[in-house]
Amino acid sequence: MLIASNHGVCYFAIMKDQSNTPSRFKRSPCPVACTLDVLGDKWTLLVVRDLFAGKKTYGEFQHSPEKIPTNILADRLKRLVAHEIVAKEPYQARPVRYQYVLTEKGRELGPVLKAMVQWGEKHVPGSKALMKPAG
Amino acid sequence: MLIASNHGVCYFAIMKDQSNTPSRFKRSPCPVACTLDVLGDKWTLLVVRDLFAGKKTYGEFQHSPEKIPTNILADRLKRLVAHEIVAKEPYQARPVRYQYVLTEKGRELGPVLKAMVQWGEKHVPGSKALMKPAG
DNA sequence: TCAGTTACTTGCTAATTGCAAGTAATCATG
DNA sequence: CATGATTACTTGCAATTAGCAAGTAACTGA
Repeated sequence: MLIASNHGVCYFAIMKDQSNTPSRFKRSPCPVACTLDVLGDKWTLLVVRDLFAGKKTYGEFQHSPEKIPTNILADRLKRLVAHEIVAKEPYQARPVRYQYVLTEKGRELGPVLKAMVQWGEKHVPGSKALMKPAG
Repeated sequence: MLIASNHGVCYFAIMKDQSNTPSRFKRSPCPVACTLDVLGDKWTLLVVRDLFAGKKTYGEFQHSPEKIPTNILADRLKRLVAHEIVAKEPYQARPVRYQYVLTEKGRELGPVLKAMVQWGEKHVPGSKALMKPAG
């Protein structure tokens, strides 16, 4: 697996913005750094995992086994929506209830999650993907 | 990309330790959570990226474009060594100089990095993998 | 001898995390 | 109509972590 030769790794990186969009702050143009700027923390990808697993509501995320603190969950959902990885849409009126769904951009995080699942299962003792009841 | 059906996503997770090794603390047995416990932060995977790019010494990591603070670099190298993702070995005596190299476990993070490169290049404007001069 | 390099450590402040509790809107029951 | 439950959050605060600047130790080369 040669990251450098297949896709390049920023080596001589320059901080000037190469896009014409009003870009957010970036540490460097390296795609690994850029991706980590969005989801480089302990919780964000767990929310994305839950979305892949079919969870949709705030309460469902909250009750995942890792017990994410509610303020962090609210913050991460806000950030995921801001990054257009997740869309927030009402699924009923009175009372208004929202569900969170992955956008196409979000669904394309699948390979990242998949690679982490494979690495975790192979290298972290006691790590085991449990199937959903139906699976 | 169906994470749930291909590899499972912990859904009904139980916190008891399923391994017989003296396991480190885990938030859950989910492989995504376990992987994030090891490298779920802004800096760890950047060091791994540098190792994939051929960097070996403390100074080389330090001079990467993202300018990692030195105390965090020291901490992350220590953690990567503790997790046996990286090995620290002397490459010269007098003065003793150390180099850091990926173990097999570390090299198997390639697919995670590769997935992030692909996602970053596609979805983060201004994100661009720059080739090494020789590449 | 004296600046320079490598590989860190230390001190301190700022930002983020995580726990607990509180809030607001609405619904379901008696 | 009052009471309790549910959903989806927000707020306050202590503890942890990040990040900047500076310092240290062991050499090297001039």
